[in-house]
Amino acid sequence: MQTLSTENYLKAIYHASQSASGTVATTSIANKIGAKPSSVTDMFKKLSDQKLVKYEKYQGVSLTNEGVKTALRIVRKHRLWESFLVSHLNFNWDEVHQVAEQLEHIQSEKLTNELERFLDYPTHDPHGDPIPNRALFMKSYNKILLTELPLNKEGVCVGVKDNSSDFLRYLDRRQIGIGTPILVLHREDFDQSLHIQAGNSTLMITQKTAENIYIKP
Amino acid sequence: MQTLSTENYLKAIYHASQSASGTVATTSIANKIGAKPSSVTDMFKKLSDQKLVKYEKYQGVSLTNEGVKTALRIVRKHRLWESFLVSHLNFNWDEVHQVAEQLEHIQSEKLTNELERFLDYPTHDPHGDPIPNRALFMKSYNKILLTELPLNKEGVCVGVKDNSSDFLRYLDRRQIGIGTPILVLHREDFDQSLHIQAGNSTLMITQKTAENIYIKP
DNA sequence: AATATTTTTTAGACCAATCTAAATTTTATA
DNA sequence: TATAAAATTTAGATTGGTCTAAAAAATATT
Repeated sequence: MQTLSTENYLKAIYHASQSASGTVATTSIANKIGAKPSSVTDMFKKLSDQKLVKYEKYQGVSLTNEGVKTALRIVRKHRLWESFLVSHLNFNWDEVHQVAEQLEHIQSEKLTNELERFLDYPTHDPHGDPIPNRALFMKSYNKILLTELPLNKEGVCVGVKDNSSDFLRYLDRRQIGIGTPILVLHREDFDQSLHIQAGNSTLMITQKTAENIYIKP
Repeated sequence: MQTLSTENYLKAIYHASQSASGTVATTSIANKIGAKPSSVTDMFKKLSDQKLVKYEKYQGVSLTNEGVKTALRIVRKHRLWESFLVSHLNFNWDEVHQVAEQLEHIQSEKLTNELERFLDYPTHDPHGDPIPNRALFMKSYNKILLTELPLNKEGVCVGVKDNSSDFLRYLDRRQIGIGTPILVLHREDFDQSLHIQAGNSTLMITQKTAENIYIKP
């Protein structure tokens, strides 16, 4: 049985090891969690005692199989709740995170599985991230960054890399969301900005924006 | 901002002061919470510092106005979640309590209010207890105990006093639930047991059962 | 009313999770 | 490769919530 705190650490380690490969550094977790590195070291030891991470002094951590499972159970709940909030409780995709951070810790298998059934077994959350099923298996789209989409080849927005409210609201204002068809009309060599067609409207976006949007070609 | 623990104490004090009038004793809270009296005393002091209870050494506590409000906000969430679990997630009325105990601590006004809207502003939870509205106002039925229902006067089951799984499952087996019409056919002088008609079936129940069922005459 | 019992509080300790400050190890750089 | 800088760990303290054991107050009983 995990505590709130250990669950948060496991999730943070899981996400960190998704982006960077190899072991996860103390400071990177400290930043994510908002704690001092010394506290993180303490927690690494605890998780290591529980065999949820592999930890060697000064060498960072990596999740064990059991640690991955525990993390995925939390991710599963987080993404199911996010889906529920958007589909039934009028939340916008930029508002769900903070509440889902709380709901993901509720312990009840029946609750999780019934929620999944109620939502009709969704495979992706409102940000396009895949939802682990009951067996903790998930498959993500074969997706690329918008920066990598060739000129004049149609793609569909299937997710975002940056989940911050600021970015999501920015996309809302430009009417870009999950499912929006996108076509790159022109790529500016000078600053890598793009002229794109998103849905029915034509607009310009910066490189920074483009490298935070996932596309299924 | 309350902690999980202070919220549980406030709720326990609220419920205790509903049944007994006057102040609430240290031991009664200790029993409800499952903590030692000395811990309860400590917590009474903390809550008193926060002006959520009125506390005088050896005299027990009572909630302040602010304390009542805080408790009602938790009760509101608890009962809304119980309603949701039963109406949409296939939970039985004897299964909801443990999960609602966790969900009641989620902090998000928007979540609570949207859940209420989604459920179409229910006034009572699956056990017949009234749900405080957004303004924390609730009205309970004008209800009596089944022991007080006169012979051959029809009433409707509108709630239960004992919310334990054991009791609720017992009622399920006898097909008694919220809304079941009830008629007392005979009251046994010897042991106060009752012959009743519940819905379509006739059955015998003990005094102890009868004094845990609320009836609207 | 005096004494016994029960309830409540105090004092001191513990645990999980955190912190700061200092020490140590690793990594980068001159 | 020696040294400086950065990252990490250790040691010791703090906080919230809990505990046990002992003391104090309230209540019940003779």
